[in-house]
Amino acid sequence: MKLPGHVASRVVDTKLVEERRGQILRAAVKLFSDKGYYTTTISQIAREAGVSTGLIYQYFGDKDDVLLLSLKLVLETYEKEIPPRLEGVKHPVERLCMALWAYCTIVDGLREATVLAYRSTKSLRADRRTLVKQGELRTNRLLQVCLRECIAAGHMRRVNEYLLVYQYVTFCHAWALKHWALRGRFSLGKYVAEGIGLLVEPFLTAKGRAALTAMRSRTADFTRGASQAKPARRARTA
Amino acid sequence: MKLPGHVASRVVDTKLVEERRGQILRAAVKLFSDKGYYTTTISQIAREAGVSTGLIYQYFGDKDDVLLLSLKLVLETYEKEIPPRLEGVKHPVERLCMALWAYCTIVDGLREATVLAYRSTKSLRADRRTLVKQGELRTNRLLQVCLRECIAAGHMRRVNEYLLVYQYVTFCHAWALKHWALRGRFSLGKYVAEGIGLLVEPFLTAKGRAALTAMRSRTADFTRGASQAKPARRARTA
Amino acid sequence: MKLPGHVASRVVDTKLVEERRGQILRAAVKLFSDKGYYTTTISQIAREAGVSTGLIYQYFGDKDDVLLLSLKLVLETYEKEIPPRLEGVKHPVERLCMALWAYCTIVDGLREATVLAYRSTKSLRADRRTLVKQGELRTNRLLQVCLRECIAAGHMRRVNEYLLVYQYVTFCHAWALKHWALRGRFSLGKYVAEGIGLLVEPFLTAKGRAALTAMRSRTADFTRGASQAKPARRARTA
Amino acid sequence: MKLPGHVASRVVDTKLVEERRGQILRAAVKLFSDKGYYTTTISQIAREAGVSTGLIYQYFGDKDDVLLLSLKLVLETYEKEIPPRLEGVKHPVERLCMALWAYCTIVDGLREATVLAYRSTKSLRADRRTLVKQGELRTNRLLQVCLRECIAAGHMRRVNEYLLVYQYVTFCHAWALKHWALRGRFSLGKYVAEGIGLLVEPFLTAKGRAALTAMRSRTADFTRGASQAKPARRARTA
DNA sequence: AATGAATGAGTGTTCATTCAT
DNA sequence: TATGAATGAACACTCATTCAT
Repeated sequence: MKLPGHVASRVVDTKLVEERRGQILRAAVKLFSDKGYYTTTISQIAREAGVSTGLIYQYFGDKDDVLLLSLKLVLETYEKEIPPRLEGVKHPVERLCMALWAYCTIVDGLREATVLAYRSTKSLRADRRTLVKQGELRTNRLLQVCLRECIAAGHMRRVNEYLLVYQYVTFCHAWALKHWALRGRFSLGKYVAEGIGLLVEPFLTAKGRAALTAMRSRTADFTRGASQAKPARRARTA
Repeated sequence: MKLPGHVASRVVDTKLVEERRGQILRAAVKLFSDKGYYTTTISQIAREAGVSTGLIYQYFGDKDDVLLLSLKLVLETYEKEIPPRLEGVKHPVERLCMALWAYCTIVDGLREATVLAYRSTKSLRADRRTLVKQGELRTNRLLQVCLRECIAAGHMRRVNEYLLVYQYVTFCHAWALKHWALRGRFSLGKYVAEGIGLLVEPFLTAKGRAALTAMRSRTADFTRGASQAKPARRARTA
Repeated sequence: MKLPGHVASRVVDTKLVEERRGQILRAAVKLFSDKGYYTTTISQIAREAGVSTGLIYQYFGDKDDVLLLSLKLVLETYEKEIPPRLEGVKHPVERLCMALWAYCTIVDGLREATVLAYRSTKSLRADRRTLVKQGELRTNRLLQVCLRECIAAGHMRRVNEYLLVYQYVTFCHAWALKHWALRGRFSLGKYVAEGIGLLVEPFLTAKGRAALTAMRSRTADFTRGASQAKPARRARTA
Repeated sequence: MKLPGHVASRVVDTKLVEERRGQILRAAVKLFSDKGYYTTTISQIAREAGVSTGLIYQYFGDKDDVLLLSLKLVLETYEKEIPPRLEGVKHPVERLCMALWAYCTIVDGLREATVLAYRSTKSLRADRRTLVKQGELRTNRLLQVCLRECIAAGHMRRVNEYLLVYQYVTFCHAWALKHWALRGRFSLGKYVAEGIGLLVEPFLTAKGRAALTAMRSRTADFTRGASQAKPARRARTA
């Protein structure tokens, strides 16, 4: 039974498959991000990746496969890069804020690729869109856990968790999607700081608010909205 | 001087141009929404509109023109349908809530078309993207005015107006963009009611909160989140 | 029976047919000459002639008809404009030289149209090409008669009449066909004068030579090749 | 720097490019000659050449490129085939006559293609027409050299060299352009013989005339105009 | 008689995909 | 395994021609 997410390769050597696919997908993500799925040709991807067109068909069934794995690559980047950024952060409120900051940072590095996910998911064959959506849900869950812990620990009052998480998600994505409008008004740090002011702070209990204040007086720029420093562009997609 | 937004027609009769373009654009919006810009062919649009392929080129310079005017049509729907829905509503808080409700309602009727705007704006020639963005900004301003009046009248505390407006916008758009995830959890009314709880209520002053409470006890379902009724699908695009 | 050269008109009023066809053909000759038959569209001709596209089909069966009559118009110009230029010229040698001069003058005024005849005769339906060729032959005959009279009167020795006439014809046409190469070297007068030196003079008898000398000492610039004066461009095609 | 005459190929293997282009151009010359540039479709060329339409675009940028190289191919045939025919011919008068004969022979083999050059040069983009004209000039120069040697060696009196060369050229081309009129009257040999009588003999000095007489009594049919034999049709275009 | 909107067959061109080497 | 030449279906766009008004 062929699973919708499975992409067959004519090549058997697993190590090689891994490597070649990575090489091709990095090229694909770059080009798809710049010019979109339909205006990027297989031979452009081949040229960018430094391989022949034929080779791409040894590692992917068709162009749709390349898109699917490209989108997966992007989503996995989200999923994999947030947790390490939370390591060592203990306080639930701090963890939530850090998660937002991490997510936005990653989006900032993958701005074009994030836009790509919005543009091109629908270009996938229907059964595969689900896979991409599931990837998004997994990332959402990272935020949801942070939020839930805040509530559980009494730092935040009861809210519509699910919807607030979606506000967080769209807030982070908006940095890419509406970058043309936001760039002029906010640095990334300022954007996140103000976002926390609107989407976290109002729901904190006295206890939670104290934690936020402490955090602000202590550390990261993004919580105070003072930062003008831009984090390094272009987190690698793999 | 050829403006980037100008689309020339070979036909001069203004009345006819209006009519034919409408006919063709309705077909185009439908197909672009369903299948995307690149997978929709001119001859499909022609068939859907009940005209010949040649005729499309009497009213549009090329396929890009059809997309531009399709997107403009969608954006103008937003811009034109919100204000009438606010008529007669006096209280600033009520106006803000009504604006959100109206915007979401319209998005709901144009769900696919809203997704289209996200997917396909980048498919436009660069100079024309700006036009679409300007259209979006004009709609944003409708919300901004409502928000500002709440603050000015002391119903809401001072907030980062610009960013909060963007939260409102992404909240409304999310109903279309994330419909696959939200549909199972919320009716549209419930969605808006909960959204007001997260994005309006926390910023209200005591005075403002009183107004919201009054409104809730009095009128529209959406403020209480009780509604399961779905509004009629497919608001006409023109 | 439909003759190959017959072009039907939906309009009966003979006077009007004459006028409208003239109007349209003048536009057609101009555009065909400039841009060639295939790259000129019916609607361009209509615009140039100041009529609607539909009207053209009231006076011509199809585009091929327009070309046929355009070419006929050009050929008839040759045929009709040479004889008046010979009026009053008595001496056979003088008549021959004058015919060459006249022909070249006309070609000069219809340079583009002459090229058109070479380019586009083959674009006509096969049976109609003959008509154009016959038109050319009739013009040739004008030269042939002049040449024959020179010989008959003992001004020229016996030559291959038919071939020499063709040299005359290609000489005149070359002024249009090779204008890009000749223009830099010769004025039209000089061109004709030198041409007479190569294609007439060598075949003259002593008697004929005397006539030529007399003519040169007496009159037209073109016989001496001194003229730099260009005759007025663009003899009207009708 | 992109030269106007340069035609890019997507394929790199020089040998293959040579071969495929030849294959395609032979088909193109044939079809263009028969039916003209605009009425020949790329897919007809592909079919005639036994390849797919797509392949043509691997070796030519667009249809205009195919025409350019077709015309170049024809002109190069002139340029390359005349010199070998003069090899071993010593006497200037004999060389001149042989050059005319050779040129006419080649034209006879490429009759349709010669007409093509007249019809279609103007269909090229303006900057490329020049290339074709330069090719023609190079061929003219071959004749010019022969003529000049006759004069230099005292076999011919001083004449307007440039113009006489053009008479030679149009004489040769006329065999193709006016074949419909000449065919009935002349064999190719007779045509050339008579042409020599009109365009060479009159300008010869006594010395030159002697050489011509000697040549006539000795060798090739074309000098005496007796030949009815037609040379083999269709000299290969490459 | 005159208009010009409407038609749709036909063209040049692109590009995902295959396959011989 | 890797190449890149070859394929051909598909598409945007044009324009001669028709016809209702």
